[in-house]
Amino acid sequence: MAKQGLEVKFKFYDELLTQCVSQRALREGQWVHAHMIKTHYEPPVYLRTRLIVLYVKCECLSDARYVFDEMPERNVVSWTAMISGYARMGHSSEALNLFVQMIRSGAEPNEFTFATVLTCCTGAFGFCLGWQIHSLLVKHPFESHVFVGSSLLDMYAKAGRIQEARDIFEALPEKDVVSCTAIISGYAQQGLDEKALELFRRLRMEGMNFNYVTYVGILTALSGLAALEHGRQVHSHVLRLKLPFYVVLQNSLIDMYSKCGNLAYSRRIFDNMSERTIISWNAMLVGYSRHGLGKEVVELFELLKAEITTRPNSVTLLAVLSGCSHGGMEHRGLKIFDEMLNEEDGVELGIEHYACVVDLLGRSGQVERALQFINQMPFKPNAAIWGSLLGACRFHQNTNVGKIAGNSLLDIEPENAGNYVVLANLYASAGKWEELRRVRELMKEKAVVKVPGKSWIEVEQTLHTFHASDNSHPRKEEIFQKVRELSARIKGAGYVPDMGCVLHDVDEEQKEKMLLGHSEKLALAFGLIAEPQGKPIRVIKNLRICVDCHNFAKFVSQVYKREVSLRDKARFHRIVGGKCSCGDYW
DNA sequence: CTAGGGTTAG
Repeated sequence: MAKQGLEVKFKFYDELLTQCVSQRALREGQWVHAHMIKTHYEPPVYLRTRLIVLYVKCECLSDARYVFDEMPERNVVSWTAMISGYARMGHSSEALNLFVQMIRSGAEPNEFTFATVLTCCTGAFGFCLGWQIHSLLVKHPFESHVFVGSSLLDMYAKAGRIQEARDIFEALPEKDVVSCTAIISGYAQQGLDEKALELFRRLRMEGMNFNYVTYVGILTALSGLAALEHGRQVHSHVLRLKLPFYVVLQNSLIDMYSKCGNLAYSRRIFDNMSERTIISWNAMLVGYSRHGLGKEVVELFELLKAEITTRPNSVTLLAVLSGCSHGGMEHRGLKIFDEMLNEEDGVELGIEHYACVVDLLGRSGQVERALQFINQMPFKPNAAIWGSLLGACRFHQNTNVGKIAGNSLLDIEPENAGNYVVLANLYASAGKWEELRRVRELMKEKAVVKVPGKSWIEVEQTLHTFHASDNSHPRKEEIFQKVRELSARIKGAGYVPDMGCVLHDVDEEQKEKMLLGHSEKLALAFGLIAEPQGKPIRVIKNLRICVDCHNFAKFVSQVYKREVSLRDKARFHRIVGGKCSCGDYW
């Protein structure tokens, strides 16, 4: 009789808690919980599990953990709910810890557990564990489960093992939006933008229905490619879908237009947003910064500071400082840094922010002060810091400090060929031939060309890619012919090839030939052939633009009266009438 | 009862 009464009571609690869970009613749930404690009966496992689920969904992790720890025995659901609680709050190591405990306790994880725990396996350590979890998985029939499979392939993709991710994807017996999005975004996040685009098109042809997360992924790929025409097409497609308002998607669109060179579109989207996150602001600020629009950066930053609901974060400050630097507003940037340094609850300053200050000081010609600043800052200088100082020394022709910066840089990154080029440029322009010879030898000895330079241009929604001295393009003869024609004509206007940009030991004639083969020039020449009169030429390069190619483009813009927009790894160079928006400092 | 994919910076 008493036992039956208890069961009825528990059934009643169960119904109450189920309602609380579905309505995320934390207060009511807590009340039920308190009532249960007061009755002094031992609640069964399923009731305790419900409580954990409720607390996890309401993000009360400590309450959930309390109930979990008090359980006399645990079922898979309580383990999984608890792990998922840590996972969704971003506490990956706690989630992984709990999973290990679960295995040790002899509990059998199910497909829910695996799908959850694999999302925590990022980073080097996480991947180590994830790899072991994968081998554990093979014993269960879960590997080809869509949820587990997409979580698993995402883990491999984020670890940079994209081929393994692809294999898991292909092996899935059923593919859905999420697994497709995971692999497409995986390619995009690894910078394999063309692969992402190719797969996206194939899956779409096969009839897959994508959602807004997939579009975010594909926009990332299009941003990387700076494929403006493609991007506009995806945008109009997204509009036709009449999706509800998703901030993340809008943020992606802002970034895509800015990386494709169309800031006006970015701003229009930004202005029309009904709600913005800090990422929306950052994307817009970075856009202005990338285009060298210092004034716009500072104006927008002032608007942001007037907002009460959105606080700047470390990325914001990075965008603002580098915006001041790219926009030639050194004093303003230094002032903002000092303000942040003194602000009580300001953003936390990292070494990247200090690198921006080195850049600001260097640009304004205060190379010695920059060196002093480096020696006093609370971080051990890294390659970015020395690289920035070296760049400043090259621009301001300071060989003394340049030597210090260059040698420190070569100590840290002896394999990076680009570093030798900048140092050699400095020595060459200062006439230090002995030092120049030494740098060349060092480079031959130690440098490894990790990322080959390439440039591309989008013409009528097709991307044309060029490597140095590339002769794979079907219209290569025409292109080489055009480059020679350009060179001859701009020489008449004063262009002198910058042989300092060639570090190979070859004769002068050979050097000039190598310079003319640079991928930027090939893409530029092709643009002039293939694009209609008057249309700006938009060239994209995967690395920093070379000094000679920059100069070459300036002369072409002047002699041919053509706007040239060049996006390199760091920023845009908008070149009109022989002048570049970067002010020749980059 | 418990589950997977997403945006800025470097």
